[in-house]
Amino acid sequence: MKIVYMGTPDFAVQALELLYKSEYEVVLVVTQPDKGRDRGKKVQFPPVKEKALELGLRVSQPEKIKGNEEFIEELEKLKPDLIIVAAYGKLLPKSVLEIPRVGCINIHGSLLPKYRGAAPIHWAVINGEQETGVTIMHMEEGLDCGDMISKASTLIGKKTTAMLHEELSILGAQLLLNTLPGICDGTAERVKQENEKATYAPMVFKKDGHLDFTKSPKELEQFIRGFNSWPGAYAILGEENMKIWESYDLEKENGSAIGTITKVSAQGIEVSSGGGTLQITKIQMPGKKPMMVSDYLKGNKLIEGTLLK
RNA sequence: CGCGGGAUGGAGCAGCUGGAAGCUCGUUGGGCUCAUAACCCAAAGGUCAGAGGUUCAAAUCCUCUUCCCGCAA
Repeated sequence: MKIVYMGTPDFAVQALELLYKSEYEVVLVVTQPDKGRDRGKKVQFPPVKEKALELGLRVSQPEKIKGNEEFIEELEKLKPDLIIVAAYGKLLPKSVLEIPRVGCINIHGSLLPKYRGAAPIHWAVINGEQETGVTIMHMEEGLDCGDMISKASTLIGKKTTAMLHEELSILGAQLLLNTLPGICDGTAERVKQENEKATYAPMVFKKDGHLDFTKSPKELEQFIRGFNSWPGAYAILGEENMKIWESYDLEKENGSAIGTITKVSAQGIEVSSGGGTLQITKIQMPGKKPMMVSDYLKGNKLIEGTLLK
């Protein structure tokens, strides 16, 4: 089996590595172009490129695919049996989807048809879902709408997006390897997605992390967990951005104005929010590392009554 | 060479207009107490990131290096 692997971030690294160790032959790794300078220094390679180079695999980084005749020809010449896509970052045109003999399959970080799109894990956490998972599916034109082949799920509980990212990348890689034999010999089942149940999980950006304290403590806690570790939730304290890494819903009434710091202790910072009290326990100030509030207070002061915006 | 913050005892910080290294917390020992994460007393613990330079004297000024982080991408 000749396989072309397409993926970009950390989420896609695990599957590449497992594939490499398996009996399948990875003939080409396609990933996004290198990013701009990292804090003014060196260029950053996408994680998948790093891994591919380490494994000695051929890497291709087309700027765009649609209409890129040169790249599509290159793919056709390889005559891959299968293309596997994991968080590549761009939609593939029909001309590419039709190249491999067996087809194109995708590892997606949600239990489809829920959370189609770029940030399925983030939104599952933010929305307070009980569980999430990975789905292996056939690719069709359109966003994450192809027939499903297999799924694996996990409980969310109090896990952060970062934790689920790692967990699901491993789960997805294992599921892929378990599912591949059936895909190759055509015995794998195909289940149509119930389109009317589909939801969309758009990309999240740094500016989306600004906390809105009119929301309930429960929603805020989920939001903060969903934005951990990237892009990070934050509130504005004075003139500075205070990034918030961990919080709890105290399930306690709070009569103060929304956003007011009502109590400061080694346990955390209590903030009045929609219908209750949120306790912030781990924060990060600009230029500093993330730290527990108890550590922050050893050398800094926080006055009760201050307003977070 | 995108902009900027930072590196000081275990932790978080102050000191940085140069002249004997400090605060809060923690740790250890002791005391008080029915008791305590509370209080009181005492002690240990730092080559001030590294390398050069200026100076009678550098954590503090100048140069270079390494590492951490925020913003922008």
